Amino acid sequence: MPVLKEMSVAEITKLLQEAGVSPSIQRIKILQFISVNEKHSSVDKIYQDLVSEIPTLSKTTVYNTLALFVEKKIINSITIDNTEILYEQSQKPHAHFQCNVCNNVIDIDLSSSLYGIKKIENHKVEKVNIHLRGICNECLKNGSMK
Amino acid sequence: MPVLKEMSVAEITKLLQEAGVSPSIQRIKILQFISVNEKHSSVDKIYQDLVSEIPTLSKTTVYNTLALFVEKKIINSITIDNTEILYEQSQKPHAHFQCNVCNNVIDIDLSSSLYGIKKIENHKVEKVNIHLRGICNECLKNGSMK
DNA sequence: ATCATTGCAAACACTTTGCATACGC
DNA sequence: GCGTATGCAAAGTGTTTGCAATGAT
Repeated sequence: MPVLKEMSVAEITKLLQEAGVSPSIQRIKILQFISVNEKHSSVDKIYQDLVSEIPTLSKTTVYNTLALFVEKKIINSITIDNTEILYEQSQKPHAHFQCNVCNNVIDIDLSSSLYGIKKIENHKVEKVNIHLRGICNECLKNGSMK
Repeated sequence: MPVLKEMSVAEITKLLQEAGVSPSIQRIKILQFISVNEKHSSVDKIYQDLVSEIPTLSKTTVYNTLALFVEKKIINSITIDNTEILYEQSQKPHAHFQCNVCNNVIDIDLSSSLYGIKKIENHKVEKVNIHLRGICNECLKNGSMK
């Protein structure tokens, strides 16, 4: 799991090949953008930045490439609240556990040092969001692995 | 911050009035659904459940009502990964801090008990997602409060 | 009569799909 | 030449907006 930090084209090419991904110019540039320019990259940022260099680039390719990279474990997707879909009652902060099999969301009580935290590394914390994924108790018992 | 647990229509009505929200039948039913039927409710679940009872109900009203409830702090919105927008390099798990002012996402290193956790309350943990929101260091200094 | 609430229809933003074209060994 | 990669256009999904109809006081 190499850390991508201002890697050269040669290094990125090698990394892609080792992951079993053929190193097209689109793939190299997209991975380079993520590793060098932006630690947190959106599809649109990547597209807007690279389309001047590769005028025929399409967003479809960006989507395809990112999905491929996630599948090959070259990058992770992270969840930041974009459009909000789920709602719950006001209650004390807690973690949400979502099962990969049944998709149910289960509240998890935690007494982590995160809770009630007001300040971290000089940033003012207003909301803590913790989201766990995995396989829930019930589904483990049923042996219904995805 | 009352906990809504199988509240009666009368209790919900009172709660809405205390929050300065006039208690229409739509609002009562939506809040009742969240409090009684579903701890984690999506717009669609709410709509599908209530449209049989209130045939003229529209999704717009569900959206409007939920936004109003969040604004009035009657409910919280929670973030579960829906469509993935941001991507980052593979690296050790960490928390993400997103600033309410500049929207930048900043990595937060934490040595919480959550990290490296493999099992919690008998659920198998495959992915830990922690998302903090607030105002970042830089924006606090600039005094550019939203 | 007035003001708030509702809800249809259209617009929107983001993502995925279908398929034809282009590329690389 | 054949299999893979790319990318346009269209469709799909979830949410928001504009505005007219309805409801309450």
